[in-house]
Amino acid sequence: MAAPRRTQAQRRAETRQALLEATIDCVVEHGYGNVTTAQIALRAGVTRGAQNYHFSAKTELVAAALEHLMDQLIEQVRLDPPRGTDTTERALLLLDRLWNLHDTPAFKAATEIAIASRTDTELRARLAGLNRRLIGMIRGMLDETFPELTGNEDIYPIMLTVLSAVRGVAVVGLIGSPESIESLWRIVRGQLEQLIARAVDKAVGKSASGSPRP
Amino acid sequence: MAAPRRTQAQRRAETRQALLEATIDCVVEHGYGNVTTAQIALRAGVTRGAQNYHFSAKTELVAAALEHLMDQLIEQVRLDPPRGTDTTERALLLLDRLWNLHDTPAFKAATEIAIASRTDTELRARLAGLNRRLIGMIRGMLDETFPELTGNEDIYPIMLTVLSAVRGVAVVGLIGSPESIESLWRIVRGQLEQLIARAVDKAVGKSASGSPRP
DNA sequence: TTACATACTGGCATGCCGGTATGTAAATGG
DNA sequence: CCATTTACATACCGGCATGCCAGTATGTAA
Repeated sequence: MAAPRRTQAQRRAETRQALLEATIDCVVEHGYGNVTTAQIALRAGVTRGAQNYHFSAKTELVAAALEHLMDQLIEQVRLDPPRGTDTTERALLLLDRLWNLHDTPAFKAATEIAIASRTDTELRARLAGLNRRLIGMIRGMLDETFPELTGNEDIYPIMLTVLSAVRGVAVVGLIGSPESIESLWRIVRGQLEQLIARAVDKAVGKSASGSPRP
Repeated sequence: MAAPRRTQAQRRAETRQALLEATIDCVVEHGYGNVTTAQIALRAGVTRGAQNYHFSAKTELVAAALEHLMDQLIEQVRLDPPRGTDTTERALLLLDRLWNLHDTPAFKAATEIAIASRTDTELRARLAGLNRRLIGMIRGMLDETFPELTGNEDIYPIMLTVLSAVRGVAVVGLIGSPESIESLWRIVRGQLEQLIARAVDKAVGKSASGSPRP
């Protein structure tokens, strides 16, 4: 119970982080439209005064929270890239990882905020760069994961299509039951798997990987 | 300026419809989170009293509006099914129609409301049946449009995948610029086209339709 | 014409939300 | 040890969305 004698930088960092994470939690739980600054402060264990000291407006807080969240996700993904000798195998690993990323509370929060940004100019401005960063990150991960495909421009359309499909399923997942989403994803995944396998076969030449015809 | 001497049923129907359509418009324009009942009433040319008489709560109004909207869309789709002798041709026509449906203000509104329903139990309950109705409608349209494929269960996975991808693109379209979405759709569409063409070829036997090899 | 039901009006009142203003404690630096 | 800055607490204000209600008009039935 003794005062831990934190340094100023520590105090600052800790309360800010608590606020950012509480913001995400509240958005996930109550939805962006229903969330209030008071709820966030309460959940963060911080008074509204402190909250306002660090983030003078709600928009600022929410935007910062989303950026913080995305930083976490990117870091988390960077730390262990998909491994495997077979190109198709790595691609499917990546597919599952992509889905897992979308099947997360974080995605719920991100979607809510993104939707809200449609009619909130401030939010929109701050989020504009995020999407660019995101696809840049994915591209980077692709190039890194598939060095043998460098320079092959055919894989980006595939990537975008797969990403779109995953997002589509994930969006339904926001409001559907977990079971129905699970089954939907299994179906869609089957199709995407074929799509990817075909593309990989075509890209690397039909010998090195893929399904050998009996 | 003389009172048109409307019957009660007419009065009722007209104000209700005005309210429902105004609701959609307002949601599209301001976003679900920012829309107020006063705005809606104003836009509908109806007083808040009348509004409250017909729809005692905001939730009820919004849910009814979305149902009304979907009825319109379904009707609109039913009225002219895609025509063409070639199976693939009809499928691609259907694909484009599906996209056009998602590239519409109505879809913006529907998405906003659906997202909102995630954390609003009342809304959620009322919208639960809508998704079932929607995919049921699409299935019906498929069976109707492709009588030659009746009984072929392979096409539903394709349908769900295509639908997911379209939704994914459409969701990005909510916050992206029209140009970027247009280009994204062109890319994804190319992939889906291949997916569909392959599936159709496989389903009907490679002779009747599809790409004749020179 | 009378009696009733349905549709609509306008305004009030409560609650709550976001932002601000002012006061207090904790850390830093001399 | 004191002064200053940084970090946080408490109390408050203006505003506004929502739902409700008492009254009015318009259509309908007896």
